[in-house]
Amino acid sequence: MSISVLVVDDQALVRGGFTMILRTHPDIEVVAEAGTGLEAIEAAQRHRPDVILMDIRMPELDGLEATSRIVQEADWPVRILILTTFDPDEYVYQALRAGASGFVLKDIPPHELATAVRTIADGGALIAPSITRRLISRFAEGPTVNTAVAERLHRLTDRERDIVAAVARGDTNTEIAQQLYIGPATVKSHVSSILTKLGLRDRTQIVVFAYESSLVKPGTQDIGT
Amino acid sequence: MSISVLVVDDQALVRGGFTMILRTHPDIEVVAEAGTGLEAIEAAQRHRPDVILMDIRMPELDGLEATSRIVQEADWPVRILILTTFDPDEYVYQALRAGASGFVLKDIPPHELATAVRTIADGGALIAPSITRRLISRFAEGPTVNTAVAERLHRLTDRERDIVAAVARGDTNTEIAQQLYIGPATVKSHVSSILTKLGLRDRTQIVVFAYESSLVKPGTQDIGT
DNA sequence: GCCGTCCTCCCCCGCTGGGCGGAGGCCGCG
DNA sequence: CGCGGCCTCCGCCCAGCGGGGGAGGACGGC
Repeated sequence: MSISVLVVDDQALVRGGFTMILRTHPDIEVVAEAGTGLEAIEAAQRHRPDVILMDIRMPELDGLEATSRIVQEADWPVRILILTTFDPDEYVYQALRAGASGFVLKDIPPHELATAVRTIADGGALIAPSITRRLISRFAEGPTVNTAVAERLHRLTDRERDIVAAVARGDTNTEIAQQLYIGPATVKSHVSSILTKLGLRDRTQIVVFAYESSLVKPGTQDIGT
Repeated sequence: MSISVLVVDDQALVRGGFTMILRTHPDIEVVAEAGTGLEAIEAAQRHRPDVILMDIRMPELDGLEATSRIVQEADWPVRILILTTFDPDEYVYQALRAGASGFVLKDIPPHELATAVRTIADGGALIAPSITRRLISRFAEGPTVNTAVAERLHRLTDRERDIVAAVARGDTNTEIAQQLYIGPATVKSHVSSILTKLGLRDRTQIVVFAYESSLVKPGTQDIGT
């Protein structure tokens, strides 16, 4: 069972080049080509390819939007590999959010293109090394960007950080008191010292601070069950 | 100029195996081995390797902590490749935050180990495909998971969303009133209807809701200048 | 021993915040 | 035109929050 591929690129020459390269691999079959985002959507619906090679910069409808629509409407397991000349990192996140499975630069050696297609078809994910580095640094450094803010967290005691976390869940002082098995008055005094140390005004600013300093991360909360 | 490598694993047999595999590649030189995190730190300082293959599960000091310390104290361009049997995704984020440049599973074919070492040494980043997928889904799905929460945002009117955004900045009702050129009483009634519609209790929960529903994203706020 | 820090708890008090009810003006829909 | 939704505002009431200030006990460093 060969891998069916749809090649999407507005430049016919580039498109043909990719097709030629892939044709040298017997396990890969290019079933269609498209020159715009709209054509891509149409061709995807008709041929239901396993993998779509998608350029970003295209007239009518760009590759990101086309990717998004195809993924949303597809009723078969399609996987999309973004191919681009540049690597402005904003594209990467948009592409991944749109539902792409991979993101590689056009400067990869020809034989790696086939490897990439196979990896994607197997359900894997693939990102060009230079881009992976940025993904990593977003993970490694990204959440720590607010060093100026996060740094002030260290001025707090352990207990105070507990309080901050609880406040950042939207709990009242009495609720926090019950959770921590201490008196409400104690929670109040902790909150007071937190406000003083962090230079904040009220508990809502503590919540903002908790999120901005990455003490609390979105997606880890239940709110308004 | 060959690539100097430090191999760290608590199991001598595994460690030896890695070393044997790498020795078959003339451009790679294993300069030292270590069986614990502490030994790894010491060996790293002494041999200053280009690349460190680091196991996670180790006695005394695990690979994550060792990675963190080595990266922080290193005064040469060391790059660390985490090797592990399992892939509990928490490890990935911890490892990347600790400063690792790559993360691969031990089940990769031998020749890919050498490739991985070269990629890392060249300044690239490498993550096992199965793990890359998780990285991607964190990016792709992470911010969109809370559809159930974000959906309730649509029950609010435009003006109410303005109020939510302002509350999520930590502003008081009177401040919001001034910003929007309306009376404080109006802000109060908006806040009330927001609380009712969203099933929340007070403004701190509105802040939490704003972040969890991605109405407000971390890193876009100034807090406690 | 003394001192500092942290955690715990107390009282008093001013004020914001939020519930409740009501009201008027505007606009779009049937 | 009447109805309903939205935005605007008002008054009353009071629980909860936060400021100020104080105090005791545990712990560890000097």
